[in-house]
Amino acid sequence: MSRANVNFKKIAEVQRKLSKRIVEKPLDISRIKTIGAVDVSYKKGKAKAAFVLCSFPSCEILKAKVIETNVDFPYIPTFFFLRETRPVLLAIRGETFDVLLVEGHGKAHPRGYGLASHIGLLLKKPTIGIAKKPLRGYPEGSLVKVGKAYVSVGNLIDLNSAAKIVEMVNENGYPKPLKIADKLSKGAEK
DNA sequence: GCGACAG
DNA sequence: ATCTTGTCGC
Repeated sequence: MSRANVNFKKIAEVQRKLSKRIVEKPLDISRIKTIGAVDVSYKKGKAKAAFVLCSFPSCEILKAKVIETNVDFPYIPTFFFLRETRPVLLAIRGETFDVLLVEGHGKAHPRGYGLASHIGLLLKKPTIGIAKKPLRGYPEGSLVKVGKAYVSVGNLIDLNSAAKIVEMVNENGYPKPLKIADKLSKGAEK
């Protein structure tokens, strides 16, 4: 897949269509035992995706891993999922968790469908979108700020549950599992 | 050309 | 995200 072959108008339509398949519902936090997090970093044409599994809400690290893969798509705002979906899926392949934190927006996106939404829809697992900056033009009421993190619904969760979960793993303004994944993805070279 | 811009 | 030293501010 190269940028020149992509019809962004079409992709935008696909995002709007897929957003209708997102399920927003409360998640029973008392039943959450583990929380996962994924983040991706880049190094000269290569993407390194880190997956971290933590106990919940204690946030003890239960598992951590990093995968490396070629990056086949540039970063284009609002089409971020085209760049990071593959690395993220490779990192969490075969992993188990009750809810997943994704670095990037979920519903707080101009077309209501960011990376966290896409990952959640593909996995059919609860996902929460976490970003450091808001995107312009997101649906009213789809975003809430917890510490320094902008939180939105990925899939199979509602904003209230998502916000509460993020608060429970908050560490100095940002969710701890994502901090670990971030550091890990940028850490060990190769 | 202009404005907007998750990572 | 990444390129990147010392320097300013709390």
